[in-house]
Amino acid sequence: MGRGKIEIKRIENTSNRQVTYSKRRNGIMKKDKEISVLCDAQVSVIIFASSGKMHEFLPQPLWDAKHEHLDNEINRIQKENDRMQTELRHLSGEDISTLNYKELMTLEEALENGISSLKAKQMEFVPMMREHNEMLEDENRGLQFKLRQMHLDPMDDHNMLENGDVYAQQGVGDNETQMPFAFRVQPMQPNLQDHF
Amino acid sequence: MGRGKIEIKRIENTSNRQVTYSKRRNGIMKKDKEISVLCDAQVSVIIFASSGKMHEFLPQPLWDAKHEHLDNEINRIQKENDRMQTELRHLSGEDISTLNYKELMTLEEALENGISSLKAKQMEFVPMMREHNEMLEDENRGLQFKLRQMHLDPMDDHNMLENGDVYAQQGVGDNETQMPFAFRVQPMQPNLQDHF
DNA sequence: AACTATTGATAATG
DNA sequence: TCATTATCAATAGTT
Repeated sequence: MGRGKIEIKRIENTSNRQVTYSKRRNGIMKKDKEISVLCDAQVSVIIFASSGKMHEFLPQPLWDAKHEHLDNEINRIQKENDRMQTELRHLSGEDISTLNYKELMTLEEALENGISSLKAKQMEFVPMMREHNEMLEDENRGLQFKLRQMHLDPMDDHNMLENGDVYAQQGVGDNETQMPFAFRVQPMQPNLQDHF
Repeated sequence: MGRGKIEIKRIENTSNRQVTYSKRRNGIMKKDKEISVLCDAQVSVIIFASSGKMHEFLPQPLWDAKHEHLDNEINRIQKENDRMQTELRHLSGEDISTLNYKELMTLEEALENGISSLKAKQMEFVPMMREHNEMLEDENRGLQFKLRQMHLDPMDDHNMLENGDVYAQQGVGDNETQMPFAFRVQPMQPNLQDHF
């Protein structure tokens, strides 16, 4: 029944299959309603698409409490979902063209509150950062000390003679970078990044 | 689709109703089979005839699948729901104690983005505000002019003698206030508050 | 049930 | 995706 006859076998073209599914599903639903009216019958249909999506035609009398409850639940949650999605988009500055000035003011207030709460929270990290800084400074001092030792070490005389000038120059204001790999200290707080 | 069009309402003639029921039931069954083959779908039907007899029955596995589907749907939406609720609370500065520094940075970025988008949007209202301001200034000038007229009114001579100096001083450097009352502007956007 | 004139559904197309 | 339409399928009324 269409521009051409089709064989009843799986439609391989995905797009065609989906279109046909949608059309025929509507057709089935319509016929279900019709027979239920014409012949005073109760019809209940459930169709699962291959996508996993479900469609159904169920007359009221066949609805049991569970179905109704579940459907209501889904509707309720979905509405809340949509509302929050909108709110989130607004908070990230999307779709705010539809808002009037008053709503924009409310939005601004919310964002400012969020920012200030955030700043307050960030303040809690200041002591930790200071501690971290102090640790780094300690490490620097240790590294500088080892560097001095190296320059005084007879075993490294040759090396020192070759590169001594360079080290001397760079050392000014930047002496912590002149550390042989073997002497590098291990991080004192390996898990720092977890909190930081 | 037949020799004549029929209205979709209960067929009162019992014999006709039963015949039609039988024919259409077969038609529905055929279409159910076709869509399941063509579109790789699962279809389940229950039809109760008006006699109360159940001619088709819905396989239990599909009922279970339906329930499972609904449950999965609810879980999916609920999870999304919870995620957004958390995000919204974080954006409003609540419950951010559990966040680590990196997450706080991300949050801050989101809020800042929101703010800047918002500010850009608010800029669109600037022309309207300016217009509103100009309207108010015009109105003020009109009012001040009327006030002057009152002081020149013979009926108000006594009053004027008492307060004249004060008004004379205000006039200096404010000569734009000499607007006849008749020129006073009416509010140009009576519904301004709707957008404002 | 079978038949068939019609209406209805829909496959292909735009 | 949405509307149109040529074509095929379902079926209402008849035999």
